[in-house]
Amino acid sequence: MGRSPCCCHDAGVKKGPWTEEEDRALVEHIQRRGGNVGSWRGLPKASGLNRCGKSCRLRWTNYLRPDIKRGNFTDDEERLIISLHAALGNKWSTIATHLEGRTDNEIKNYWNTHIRKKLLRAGVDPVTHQQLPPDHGHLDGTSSSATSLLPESLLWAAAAATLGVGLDAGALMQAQLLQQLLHAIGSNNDTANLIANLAAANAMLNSTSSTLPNLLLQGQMNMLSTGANYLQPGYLCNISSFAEQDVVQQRLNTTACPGTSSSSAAEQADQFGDTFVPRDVAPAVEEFAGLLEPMMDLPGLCSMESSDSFWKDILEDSYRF
DNA sequence: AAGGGAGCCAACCGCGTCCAT
DNA sequence: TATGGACGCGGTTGGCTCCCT
Repeated sequence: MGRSPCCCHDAGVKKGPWTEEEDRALVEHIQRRGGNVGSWRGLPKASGLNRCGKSCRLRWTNYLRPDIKRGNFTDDEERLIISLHAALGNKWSTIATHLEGRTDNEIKNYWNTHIRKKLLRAGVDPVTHQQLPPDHGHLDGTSSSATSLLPESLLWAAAAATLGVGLDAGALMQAQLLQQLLHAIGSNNDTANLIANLAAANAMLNSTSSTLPNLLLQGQMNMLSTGANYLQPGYLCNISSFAEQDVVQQRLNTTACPGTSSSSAAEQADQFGDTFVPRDVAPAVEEFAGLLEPMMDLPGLCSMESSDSFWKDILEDSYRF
C-alpha cells in the first residue's frame, strides 16, 4: 500500500499563506457546487487554483468553512476539551466533533499553547492528567486539593478500560462527567474547586454533543448510589441542579458539617425515587442504565481484598468525606 | 527606537486508513 | 486478496506579532 506522491511535490504548486483572491476562488468554487467539494485532488484544476488539493482541503476545513466559530475559547469549551482529552487523548478530530464550530487544528493549537501550560501550572500532567509529583515545580507552588483527594487516575483508567472498547464517545463523556461530579463531591472546604468541577460537569451536560438528556444524570447517580454504593447518598441528592447557585450554597452548608445533615442517609436515599427520576423519563433512564452497566463490572477489575484495590480506595475516600 | 526572545497559529508533512477496482 | 488512489489525522514547522530590555 504505497503512499501516493502528493501533488504538493509538483514544481510550481504554490505553498505558504493564502491570498484573499485564492480564498475567494476556493469559496466560490465550493459554493458553486452547493458546498459539495467532490474530489479535493481535482479541485485545484477545476477552480483554477495553483494549489495542492490537500492545501485546499486544509484551508477550507480550518479557515474558510462557513460554520467555523471565531473568537476565544470559552471556559466551558476549555473544560470540555480537558475532559475529552482525558478520555480520548490526542484525538483532536474526535474532540473537535464535540465542540461546535471548532476545528481539530484550532483545538490542537489551543491545547499546546494554553491548556497544556495551564495544567502544568496546576501540577497536572497534560498527557496522563495525573497529579505530578510534589517536587514538580509548580509555578504557583500549589496543588489542587480536589484532584488529590480522589484516586481519579484509577477511577478514570478503570472506567476508560471498561467503557472504552465497547461504548461510544458519548458514554465516555458520561463517565468523564461522573468524574467531574466526583471531583465536586470530593472538593470539601474548597469552594473554588467545587464550583469549577460543577461548572465543568454542567458544561458537559449542556454540550450540544452530549448524547444523553440531562435528566439521565439522575439515573446515573441513582445507579451509583444504590448499585455501587460507594458514595454516601446524601451527597447525591438532586445532583442535576447542583450547579445552580442556591443549590451550590446548600451543598456548601451541608458539607461544612457532613455528619450533621438534618435528614438521615436512608431518608435522603429515598429521595432517589420518583421525586428525582420522573416517570416520563424512566425509559430513558433505563436506556442510560444499560449504557452504564459495564461500569458496574468495575469491581471485577481488581480484587476487593487487594491492598491497593481500586474500589477499596474509592470506599475509603468516600467515607472520609 | 531597535534588537531579540517568546508566543501564537496557519500551513505543511508524512503516515495510516479507507475504499474502489 | 492485492493494489493503488485519495482522504484524514496528528505532529511539526515557520513566519508573524507582541513584549521586554
